[in-house]
Order: sequence, then structure tokens, then C-alpha cells
Amino acid sequence: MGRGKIEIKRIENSTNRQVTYSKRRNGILKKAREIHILCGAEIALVIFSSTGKMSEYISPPGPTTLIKILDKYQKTSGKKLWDAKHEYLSSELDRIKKENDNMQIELRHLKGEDINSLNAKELIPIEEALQNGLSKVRDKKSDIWRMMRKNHSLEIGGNDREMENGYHQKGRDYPAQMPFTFRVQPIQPNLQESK
Amino acid sequence: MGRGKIEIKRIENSTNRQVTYSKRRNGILKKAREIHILCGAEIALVIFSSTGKMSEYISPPGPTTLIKILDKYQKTSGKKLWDAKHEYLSSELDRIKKENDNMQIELRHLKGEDINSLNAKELIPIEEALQNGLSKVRDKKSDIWRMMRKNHSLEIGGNDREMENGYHQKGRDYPAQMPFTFRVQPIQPNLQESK
DNA sequence: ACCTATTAATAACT
DNA sequence: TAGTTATTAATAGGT
Repeated sequence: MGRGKIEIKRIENSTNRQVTYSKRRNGILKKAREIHILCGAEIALVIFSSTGKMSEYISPPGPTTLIKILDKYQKTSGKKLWDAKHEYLSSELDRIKKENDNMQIELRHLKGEDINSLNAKELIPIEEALQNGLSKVRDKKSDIWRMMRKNHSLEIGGNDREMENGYHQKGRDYPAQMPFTFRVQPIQPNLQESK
Repeated sequence: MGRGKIEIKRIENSTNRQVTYSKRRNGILKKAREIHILCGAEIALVIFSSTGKMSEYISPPGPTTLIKILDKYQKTSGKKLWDAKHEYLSSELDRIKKENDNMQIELRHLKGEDINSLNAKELIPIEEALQNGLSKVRDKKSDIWRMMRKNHSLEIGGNDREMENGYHQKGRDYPAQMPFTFRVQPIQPNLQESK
């Protein structure tokens, strides 16, 4: 497409090569834009001229588009772009995500959620775990209760300084069934998030 | 350049779009090859069709060319690629690790572990959760049991072949409180860590 | 940079 | 999905 046909081989005349580069680069960038607009393709195009000047066209505009495209490139082609460290991070992430999912499931089961799909045999260990946990927690609570009565003090836990005010009702009787029902206290922050 | 001029805007007809994509993709790949050969440009081109199919053209052939081009891209443009990716992975990892830790703690507490440091007030929600979970699991087990009795079959779960030995004690009475207490069975591995 | 003859790409059709 | 062709688009070589 020009005043004459040319062979596709390196242009030796350097001026000519530059000119051709410039023209064809514009052509490709335009084509890239067009295929993106016309066909919704995602496209990442980076060119360096032989003199080191860079041009780029990267399709859905956005600062992370190139990264996303390169990520997809890796997954699709199987070729590695990021180094070993990144690989390590990626695999760690995958591993922990899986662990997370498993814990999520176990937690839900212990809370009695999502158990409709389980059969009796699968329910047994869950029930045992719950029974076991419940015993331990109740024992612990009883321990604490006994200690408090023995000391005639209501301090709970050795390091707990927030338990002072209005709390020394010595000799109060607690019902046997539910020895502790604290209707008191500044609300403690949840257990969650030990950072 | 065709039987008619077209506007550069998304082609709505999907078949048409697909055909045009295919043709233009070939066109761009050819142009990319040509500018590389004619002008000695380095070029990295990755395209994904809207259906996710990838095509690429990467110029001086070689397994590390893309990486080199992207390195140059970073230096030339000042935009981060590796670092941005790295930072993203790191923060994701941190976030999920925290989530993981929290679940770990909650799980251990539900199992009655690591509860010595908890005070009575902290034990209450745990006990409630356990009580609640236990009820739900027992209800579910009862459901299953009832269904099984109705069907005059002791098969537990459709695919369970390990339920044979010593198990068909027809007519055994189960105490009302604890309809199922399989004191049998190979101990099931704990739920933990399905890897 | 611009011009334009010529080749190359491709839109519509089969 | 792959070929054909009329037409438009890109561009080589010249100014």
C-alpha cells in the first residue's frame, strides 16, 4: 500500500526506517484502538522504536489494566512474569484462602448452619465437638464462679482491671442453673481482632 | 476498507463482532510483525477477545522478551508493575491472614480450647453459640433418624459403604434424649486442614 | 509534514 | 466457519 510494493525485511536506510516506523506505529495504535472499540477486546500494546522511544496502547482505560491483562496473560499462557517472590506470595495467598474456606465451613457447621446437606455420619463429629466444647466452657465458667465466691471478690481473670465498680455484692445467691448472668459492666470489646 | 465504510463504535451484532475481531486481530498481528522486521522495533502485544481468547505477538523472540519489555516500560513510564502487583498480593495476604487468625481463635474457643484467659463475660456468647449449634445439629440428626426409620433402612447417606460391621442391630432402642450415639466407627479425622 | 499513486486490509456477502 | 470481492484505509516514495 504505497507507491510501490515493499518486501518485509529490515529497512536499511535509517531515515527511511524512522519515517516508516513513525507511520506504521500510528497505524498499529489506531488499529488497536479500533479493535478495542469495535469488538470490546482488551488489548495491551507496548512498542519501543530502535532508538528507544516508547509508545503504548492499553485498552480498558485504567491504571491497573495492564497489570490485569498481564495477569490473565500468565494464567492463559502459563508463562511466568513475576519472579519467585511473587510466586511465593501468590501460592501463599491461595493456600491461606483454602484454609480460610475450610475454617469457614467448620465454623458454620459448629454453629449449626449449612448442615442440611450433611448426613448422620458427618453430623456425629460435629455434635461431639460441640458437646465437648460446651462441657469445657461450662466447667471453666463454674471454676471462675467458685473462685469468685471463695475470694468474696468478683474480680474475673487476673489481669482484668475493668471489673471494679458496683461489683462487690458479697453473699449474693446465684441460681444453680445459670450461675452467671452479668447484667452489669461496661461492654468489653469483642474477642475478635487480636491484630 | 470494505464493501462499505463503518463507524468506529461497538459492533452490536455479536456474530459480526466476532468475525471482525478475528480479521482485525490477524491484521494487527501482521502489522506488529512487520513493524518489528522493517524497523527493528521491540513490540509486546497481548489481546483478549471479549470471549476471553488470547492472542499475542512479542517481538524479539525469546522467553524473557516480554519481561524485558515490561521492565523497560516501567522505567520509561514510571508506572509500577511488579511493585504494584507485589503490594497488592502482600496486602491481600495480610488481610486474609488476619481473617484466618480470627477464625482460628473462634474455632478454638468453640472447641473449648484456649479458654483459660477468658473471663465469664467472654464465655457467655461462646456457650450460647455452642448450645445453639448443638440444638441445631441434634435436630438435624433427629430428622435424619426419623426419615431412616420411616424407610425401614439404616443406610446413612447414599454413598456410605463403611457402615457394615456390627451395625444392623435391628430393634435396638435409642434413649429419647440421645437418639444417635454411634459408639462405633473408625474415628473420623478431625475437620481441620483438608489441605 | 504533506501528497497521492498504489498496495493492503477488510465489510459485506456467499 | 472459510472464501470472494468491492471498497475503504494505510502507506511508500516523492515534494
